[in-house]
Order: sequence, then C-alpha cells, then structure tokens
Amino acid sequence: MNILEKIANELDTFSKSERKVADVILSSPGTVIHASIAALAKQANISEPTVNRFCRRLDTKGYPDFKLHLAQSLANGTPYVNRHVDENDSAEEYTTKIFESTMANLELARKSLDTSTINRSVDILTQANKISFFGLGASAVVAHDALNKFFRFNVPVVYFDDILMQRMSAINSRQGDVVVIISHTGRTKSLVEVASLAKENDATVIGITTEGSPLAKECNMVLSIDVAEDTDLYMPMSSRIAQLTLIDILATGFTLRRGTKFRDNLKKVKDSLRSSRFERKE
Amino acid sequence: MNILEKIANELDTFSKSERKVADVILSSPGTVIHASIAALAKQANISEPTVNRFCRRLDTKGYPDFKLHLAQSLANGTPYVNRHVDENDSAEEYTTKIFESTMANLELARKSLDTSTINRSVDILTQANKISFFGLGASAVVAHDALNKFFRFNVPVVYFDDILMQRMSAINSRQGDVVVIISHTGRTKSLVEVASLAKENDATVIGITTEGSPLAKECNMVLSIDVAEDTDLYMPMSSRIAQLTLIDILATGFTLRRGTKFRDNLKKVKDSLRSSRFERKE
DNA sequence: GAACTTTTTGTAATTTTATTACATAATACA
DNA sequence: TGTATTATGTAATAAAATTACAAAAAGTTC
Repeated sequence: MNILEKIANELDTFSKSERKVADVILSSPGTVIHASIAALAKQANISEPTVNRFCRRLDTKGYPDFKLHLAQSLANGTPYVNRHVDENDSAEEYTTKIFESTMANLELARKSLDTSTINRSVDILTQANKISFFGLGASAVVAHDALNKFFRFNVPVVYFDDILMQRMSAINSRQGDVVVIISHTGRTKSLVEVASLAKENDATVIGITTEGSPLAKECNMVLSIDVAEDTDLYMPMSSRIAQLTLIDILATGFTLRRGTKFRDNLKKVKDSLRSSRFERKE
Repeated sequence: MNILEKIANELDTFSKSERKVADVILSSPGTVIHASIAALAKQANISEPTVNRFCRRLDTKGYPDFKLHLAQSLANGTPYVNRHVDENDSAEEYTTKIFESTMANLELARKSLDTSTINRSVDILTQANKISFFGLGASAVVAHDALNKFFRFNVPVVYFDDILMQRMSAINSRQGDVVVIISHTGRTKSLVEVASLAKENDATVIGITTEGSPLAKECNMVLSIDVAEDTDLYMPMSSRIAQLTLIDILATGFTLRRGTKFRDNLKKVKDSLRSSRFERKE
C-alpha cells in the first residue's frame, strides 16, 4: 500500500541503477516530491528513462503519478477504521477510537445508501398530509430528532416511542399519511405490527431499517443503512448516528423541494426562539 | 493546513472562474489528482492559465505542486470538507455534502474535546448517586439518548425535556447527584437557571455546551465542543451528532471504569430484549 | 451613463518536463 | 568466447505547464 514501504521491501529485486534511485528516494523522500525527473536522475547519477522505468516497476503510471503516491505516503495517512475499544484504553484512546469508528461507519453508511430511494422518500414526505415517526429504544431518539426537524416545517407531524400510542396512531392513519418507522434490526415485533397496521389503513410506510428484515417486508419503501454495529458494549452506537444523518438528509431534501419561500418560514421559527435566549455580545 | 479545507474556506474570495475550478476539485478531489491541467480546465469550463492562477492563489508553486498538496490532503485521513448544501443540489449531491460535513465536523469536534475533562467527567458520573440529563429542542434528543445509554448501567438516571420538570428535579437534587445539561449555544435562559438551581442544591453540574457561554459559567465542569454549525437551514445538525458521540464516549468510559463484572449486567439487559424480537434465521 | 481604471480571463507561444524509440553497454549463460 | 538477454543511456518526440500578452468584463469616477 504505502509506496515507501513497497520500495523498501522490493529493494533487492531492483537492478543496480534502480537501486540508486531507490536509495535517493528513501533517504530524502520529502525532497523528491518537489524534484523533476531530471533532478532526481542527476542526483542518483542515472538517466531519466531509468527513473521512469523505476516508477513503472512500482505500478505507477509514470513519474508524476509516482510522486503523487509518494506524497500520499509521506502524509502518513491514518484512515478511519473501526477499532474496538479495549479494556485498558485511556480516555484519550477510547475517545479517539469512538470518533474514528463513528466516522468510518458514516462512510460505510453513505456508500450503502441509495440516493434514488432518498429522492423518492423526499417526494413522498413533501406530499404527506401528516407524518409520523415511530421508534423504540435507541431508535426512539432518532424518531424524536426527526420530530424536531420536521416540526419546523409547519407540517402535521407526530412522534411516539410508546407501543400503544404507535398502534393507535397507525390504526387511525389514512391515505396520504406517511409513517416512518425506525428500527436498526427491523426485528422488533411491535414495530413490525405497527408497520402492518399503518399499511392496512392506506398510509405510506417508510422504513429506516435493514434490508430484508421483517420490518422491511412490511414497508412501501425502505431506506437501508448497512453499518457494522459495534456490539462490544451491547449498545447500538454507530447505526443511530447514521440514522440521524439520514434524517438530516431527508429534512434537507424536504426544504430544498419546498423552495425558497418555504425557507423563510424556518427563519421565523428560529427567530421566535430568540427571546428565550441570552443575547450573544459581540 | 489541509488544502481542501482551505479551498472550502476561501470559497467566497474566489472569482467566478476560480470558483468553478474549486467546485470541480471539491466534488471529486480524487479524480483531480490524476488529471492534467488541461483536463481539469476542460471539466471546469475555463482556461488552463486560470487553473494555474488558482493554484498559485493557494500558495502552491503551480499545478503539479498543487496536486501534490491535494494528494497529501487526501491521504491525511480527512477528505471531508464542510460544504454547504446548494439550492439546486440533486439528492445525490446533498446526501454526499451532508455526510461529508458531518464527518468533517466530527473531526473538528474530536480536536476540540479535552480528554482530561472527559476523564474527570467519567469519574464524577461513575460516583454519582443519581444522574439527570436535561436538554431542550435538538439537545433534548441528546439527553434522551443519554438516558437510553445510562439506563442500561443500572444507575438511577432521569431525563427531562420539559422546563418545569427540569426545575423541580434540579431543586430536589442533593450532594452526590450529577446533572448533565446539554445546550449547544449555552444561552438558553431556562437551562442556565436549571444549572444554577442544581448547583445551589449541591449537585455536580456538567455542561455539554460552548466554552464561555452563560451556561458554562454555571457548571462545575464543561465539556465543550467546537463545531462550525451549519446554520444554512436554521437547524442544528452537526453539533448534535458531535454531542451524541460525546455521550457514547462518556457511556463507554463509564463501562470501562466499572470493570468486567459490571459489563455482564449489560448483557443481561440485552438478553431481556430478545423475546420482543423476531429471531434472526441464520 | 460615458470614459477610464482595474481586474479577470483567454489565446497563443514558449518553456519545462516526461516519455518513447532506438542504440549501446553490461551481464548471463552455453 | 560468442550469443542471448537484460539493463542503461542518448536523442527525438510528445505531453504538460507556464508565460506573455491581448481581449473582455467588472468597477469607478465624473
């Protein structure tokens, strides 16, 4: 992967002249990235085409491409990876690990999301007479957040994290209503039932859940997020962050779809909160 | 430092044509590092010298040097840049932008968090007789999430998103109780009052808020998160994700501090949920 | 709103840089 | 030692980037 390591590894497979180039590069890679092929050739006391051939041997397209790889190696990139928190981690260590895992999972979630489904979901939401967000446990938090976001849009919106209320609400739904059900696993019985009830009563059911799950089967539309759930501590962490980001996306799509005039309304909502706050002095 | 961030920051200082180049680069930096100046110019619909001038404006020696910087930025772990959603963005575009902004802000949040304060907060939480989480609006979601997490620890924990309940709870607090108040701005009057009340009644008050805010001044300990809040749509998005990640961190720190035996308890809680779910067939 | 200045942008020429094609040298092997 | 193979360099060519200059656009001033 890292081209500097690669050079070091393959040092003995190089020819005499290639070896000279390798030595120069390894001894001061920082200089090389700013040098032209001529300069490097001169420093290694070999010809320019030899440098070029050296680059190709390392699976790069040529000298400029090689420099690019070198620059990346030098940047000592530590990409975000899902690292599990360890028993003996210090506060600094687990903080870093959790942040990095969260970011790695967001990256995964982004890749797994289908934008055309998002687009259609936004379509449906903008045309809804009433929007309901249901979730339980950790997913209740996501539903709660969705309420906060959509509430500002001046659209009839409700949120329930109580099984009975969810059921009653689902039974009372009608054509034109949209029910968004959030469940990471998609295997929570009561939520699957709620989805089924809502559908029977002609509501459009959007599931934020895992593809192919029992819940997904009951939904008209499924927004599936694949994340490697960190089950170490028996708490769903990353899936919830990804779901919240998805809510942001849906809310954003909603406002964009509703156009400029609509966004003035958001400003009004925001302004109305002003009196409850201490003024910022600046 | 990071040239991608630099471009994103200086976006409004660019001229019309330079802006075009910037947009192309930001939308697919990975492609640009393999493109010639001619290819990039063509893609941005501007002339080659304009690209060159653009590179120089960013304090690079020219286009190849710019590509080097870009390559390093990309390798540096964070290709994520805070980009604002635009009026005419497609679903794909705003999805990408929101994910990337979220990730960029998590990165920022991580840098701004002080691990020694986290460590002390975990100390305080593990020793608490009772933990209360208070928030309003978007921050209520975070408090709600905190409840979900800490509830599993078999510790007396409450959460209120209602001003009156928060006040009453604060007044009834006593030595050994910990009150965690969440507010991005730290300028919500009622929450500042609640903090003050809790402190008067000998509770330890931890604020998840902005440093130096009115709320921060009332707290015994402040966990401050600096994020560039995306106020485009008048909804706090990134701060909330960062706060939730902080809750994850506190909860993780909590379990680690409590030791192995304690974690068995978490498993019990998890197992107790099993009967409410459809079994996974695999 | 016309005349001027400043800034921005593009065209074409030039220079720099990298690559190719070919020739020569070195090495390996029978 | 002669031949095949590989390695390397020279010179030509191609590609890429930069410069110099001119035209266009945007601001300013009266």
